[in-house]
Amino acid sequence: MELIAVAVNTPQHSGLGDVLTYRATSAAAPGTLVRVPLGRRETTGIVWARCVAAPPADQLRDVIEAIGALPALPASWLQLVEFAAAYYQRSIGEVALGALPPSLLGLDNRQMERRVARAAKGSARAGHAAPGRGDALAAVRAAVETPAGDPNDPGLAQPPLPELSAEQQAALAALAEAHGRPLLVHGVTGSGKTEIYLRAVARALEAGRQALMLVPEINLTPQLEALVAARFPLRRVVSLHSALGAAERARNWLAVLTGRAEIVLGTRLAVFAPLVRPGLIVVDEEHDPSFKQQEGARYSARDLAVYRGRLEGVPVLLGSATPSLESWQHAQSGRYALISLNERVGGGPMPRLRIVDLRNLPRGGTEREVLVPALREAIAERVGRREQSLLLLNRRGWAPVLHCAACGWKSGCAHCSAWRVFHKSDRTLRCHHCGFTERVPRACPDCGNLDLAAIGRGTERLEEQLRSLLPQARVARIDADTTRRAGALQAQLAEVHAGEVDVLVGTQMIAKGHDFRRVTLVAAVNPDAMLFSADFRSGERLFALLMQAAGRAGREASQAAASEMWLQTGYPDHPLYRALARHDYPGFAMRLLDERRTSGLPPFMHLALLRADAARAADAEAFLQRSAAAAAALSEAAGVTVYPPVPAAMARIADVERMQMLVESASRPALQRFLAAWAPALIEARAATRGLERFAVDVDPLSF
DNA sequence: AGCACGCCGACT
DNA sequence: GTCGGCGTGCTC
Repeated sequence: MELIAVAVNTPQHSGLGDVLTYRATSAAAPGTLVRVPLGRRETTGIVWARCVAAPPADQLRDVIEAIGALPALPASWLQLVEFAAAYYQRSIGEVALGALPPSLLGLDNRQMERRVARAAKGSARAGHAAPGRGDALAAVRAAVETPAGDPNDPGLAQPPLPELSAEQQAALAALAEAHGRPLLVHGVTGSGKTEIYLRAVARALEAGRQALMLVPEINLTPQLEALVAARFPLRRVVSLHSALGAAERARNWLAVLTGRAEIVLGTRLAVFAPLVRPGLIVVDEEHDPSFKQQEGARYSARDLAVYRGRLEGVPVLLGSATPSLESWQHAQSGRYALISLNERVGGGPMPRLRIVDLRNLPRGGTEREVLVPALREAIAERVGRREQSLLLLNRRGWAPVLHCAACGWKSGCAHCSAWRVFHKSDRTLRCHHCGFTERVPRACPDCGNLDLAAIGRGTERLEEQLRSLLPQARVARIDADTTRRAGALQAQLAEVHAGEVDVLVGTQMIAKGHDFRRVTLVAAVNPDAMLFSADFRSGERLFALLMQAAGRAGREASQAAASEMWLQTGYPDHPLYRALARHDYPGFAMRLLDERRTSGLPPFMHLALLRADAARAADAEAFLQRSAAAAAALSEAAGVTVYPPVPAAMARIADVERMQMLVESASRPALQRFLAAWAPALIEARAATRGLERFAVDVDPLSF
């Protein structure tokens, strides 16, 4: 009889130790899946590579069976999971089992055998190509199969590669010489970051290794997949993200673990891809907040990617036009290598920034005109020239709130501390936080006044106003409402690419990554809304969004010179806009870093949030108070500050009151030691607090 | 978190 | 008389 440690999916606060001990007839290698009894049920666990304090022998139960049909997960994968669990204060089992495709978790060994065999056969049938790659791949394969030159030339297995600029060559040299340091590639849209990624991927593949590429959003994977498939027509590319069907996700994951997949593309969950021969990790748009998981184990896929790179001894490439201040600071301090790409490949300049001072304009009626006359003219000119314009407004719906001038009623949500948004298309008031939807009332529900005013403007209204301002233009809108159906976004983007749209209105969804070739004007209609947000990262975010939006214009070098980015603002001299006009990210970042240093914020201070949810705010607060009292008694609390409980930025969502408590330390290890020592007290505080629905520790929160 | 057991209201 | 509401407690 052997004793083995098994990670099972129990939450941290269950009071169970992370890894449980079972008896087995024979030892199983760490990383092997096993079926084990747990209470009255049977569950899947993972054999863990360490001894734990075992309970008395009479409490131990036997492993039901080892899932030998699945190759054991690599030792470095176990280490990554163990680090993530410890760092983000979750149980090992939750992180480990949560990183596996759900459809593989219920299987016994026999069923797993069939799944593994089917996945292997499936990939053999598909040959080198992954299914569903689309036309780009077909075109390249056709080109490869009917080469124009010498068919025996092995070079024809690859399409011709673009020439590298001097800056790109320098970046690749820097990557080769990074010696274990992550390489931050800072470059504006069109500066050729992607080409650097592809060259680095090629190197990893030539060395017989797998490459992992992370992107912030599912929306961006098809585009990248087509690009990668076109570049590497003979390599097997798979994607991993939550929008895949259960079967495809499991098949792709198995392809990674069995080593058949050579290039793995995915969203944040792909940072846990079970690579068996890792050779490179790329994090594109590394500043993007989507890399931080916002529920369950609240991990940062970008930070884990950096950790994983060091763990596996594999180069890590972080890319962005507007790096996170965390990464930028690491680059300044020399912890990361840095390469800046200052030229757009093909030589086109970045679009010229035109800042429109709204203060000098007369107000039109009760509200300002939606677009200043000069901007309207500029768009009209482009419509005439068959060029496209892109209007960014980061707010969907028709109006963010309705207001009764007679009694002061506003369209609040009954379940959240938020306004309900007026959507004209279906005449509803919708809460964007809990989904609570009602038909828009004809009259004020409180006083019966028939004249309800719409305050502010969303994309729906902007679209409508544009149609009347520019009757000759074909106007389209892309936001979460128009792209709800599967494939709707791709279909709408295709219309834009086909030139069937003159003016595109949209939320930040349209600012990200899409390669619009005919856009020569981008306008931010109301960027000031984000300028004075309470969130300490709002400046950084706004700069990134505007920079990204600017990058949509003039991607065709021939049009670049005529391309413009317009900003309508009441604060034309704001340093953020001034820096943007100079395309000066480094200057802007230096300024923000100074502010962060003096105000004691990341990356100079390390934060964690203890969040608590309850039906009544008092219960959530009581839990936090108990936790604070326990923290005060800990010797590990030296060098750590615990602030009093406060309501969350969104204090109530779906009838749940949300409170939180900030913990900070100038030392990351000190914060980590404190959190680890604090964890048992949180479980006790939870047991002592009736009415508490849940709590969570959020390490390195994006906002508070 | 599951998944039990355990005691009180409206129905096959 | 049971079906089932979710409160409390346990899982190597």
